[in-house]
Amino acid sequence: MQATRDLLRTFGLFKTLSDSDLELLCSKSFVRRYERRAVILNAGVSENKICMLFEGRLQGIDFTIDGKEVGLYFVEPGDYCGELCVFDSGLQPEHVISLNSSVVVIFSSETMREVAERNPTVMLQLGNKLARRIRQMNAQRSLLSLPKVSQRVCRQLWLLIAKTDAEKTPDIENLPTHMEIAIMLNLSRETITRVFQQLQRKQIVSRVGPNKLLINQPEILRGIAEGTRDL
Amino acid sequence: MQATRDLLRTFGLFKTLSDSDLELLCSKSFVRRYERRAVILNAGVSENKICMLFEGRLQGIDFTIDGKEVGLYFVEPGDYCGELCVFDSGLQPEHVISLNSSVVVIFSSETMREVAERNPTVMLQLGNKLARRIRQMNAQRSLLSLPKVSQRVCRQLWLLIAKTDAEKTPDIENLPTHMEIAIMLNLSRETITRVFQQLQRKQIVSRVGPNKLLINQPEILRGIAEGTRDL
DNA sequence: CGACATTTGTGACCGGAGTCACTTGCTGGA
DNA sequence: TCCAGCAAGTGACTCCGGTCACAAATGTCG
Repeated sequence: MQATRDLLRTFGLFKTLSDSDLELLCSKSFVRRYERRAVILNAGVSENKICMLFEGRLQGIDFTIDGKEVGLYFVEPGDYCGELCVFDSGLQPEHVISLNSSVVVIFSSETMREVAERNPTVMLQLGNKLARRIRQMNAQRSLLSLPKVSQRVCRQLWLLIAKTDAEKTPDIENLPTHMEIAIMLNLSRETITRVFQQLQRKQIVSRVGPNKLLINQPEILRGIAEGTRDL
Repeated sequence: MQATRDLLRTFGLFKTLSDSDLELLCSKSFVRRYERRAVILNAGVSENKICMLFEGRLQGIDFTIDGKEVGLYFVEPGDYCGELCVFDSGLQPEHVISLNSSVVVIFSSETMREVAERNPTVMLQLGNKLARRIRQMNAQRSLLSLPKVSQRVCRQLWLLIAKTDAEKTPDIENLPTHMEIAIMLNLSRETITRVFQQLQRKQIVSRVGPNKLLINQPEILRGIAEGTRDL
């Protein structure tokens, strides 16, 4: 199934495109629904795909030499992955999987390159995406060096909070599982559970439904994340 | 002091440039010698500089919120840093310092952008550099998840070995200090020293002079790095 | 609605790496 | 050549997070 123009316009990357370019993208697109735990992109192969996420949440995953899962990043709706291969036509460096049922719009790297060559703003945005990704990886790297486990967990939660209306109680929709968070932070699943227990016991956060975390006291969560207060 | 054409031609990024572009780059370049521990680029400011390393070794460094040093990458001769700002004109994300006396050729981002706009191969190579950097950060991230300290250290050493003639005994020139390696791996300086002691005691590696490490048994070092053998 | 799978939660135990306080060795500058 | 500063080396101790083996809770599918 192909994407519609309205669907494509929800992506920031395509906002400035002409109708003819959008039409081309529609005609060469694939819309796919992936079940939870499905593999969107495989590491180590020439995937040559760019995947725009419409709905759900994805996770970029690598493996150590001894087969241990390493979480690299999450992909939020509106964002995309697979952009490295547009530039260097290289192998896909990491696996990308769906953390829950997700709707993804897929293009080949050739298609994206063709549109980018005609639209410098798209090329620039793709380059900026690589730059953003490096900045995000720097931030994640710094997070990994925090000595206190509770601080690391709270900071990761802080980074997962949706950017919404300032008056609304912040929350995290599509909360990843404890295991999915653990591999981001080089911690064990049990350690994440213990921090969550403390946060919930103190009513700093609370679970609402299966995948939603309400941040009752965002200023306290942020304080712990920044190391200015203890859990 | 400005760079000469011969100096600039030693950089792979400039190999394909016309004489006139090289001449322009020469005229807008600065060659600087930095003493050990000097700051080449400051984080958090709009540096708008690209720095090509001719001699020495640099390290990209970030800080956690609580002021702890985090090592991100090393820069080898022939390589460069500061390339993010060419794309997104953003703030420089990390500090770059010289680990020992280093000679650096500096250009403004504008100059580099101007030359890149005229030379698609330069623009492509800069984009590829971002892609390479992401791949390198993935590898470093994976390294951080290795459970065994000795494996992490050996793998870092393995990555630092110069790519040379296969017959020659491999070595590491410009070996970073124990502290400089420790901040790359989230380990304490004492822990690095202990692994080095074991490696030297078993004659797997040996120090030659102040900054050189000879890899006497590369197949054993690699085995430890890959987790197929113990230290 | 029940069975099964997955996720969360819990407690006990242990070991390895950090920390601290030093000592020793090396390098560079006066 | 000497001395100060920096880097490497060492030993003892502590504690925190991983591991393991479970139980409980939740979610999904037939």
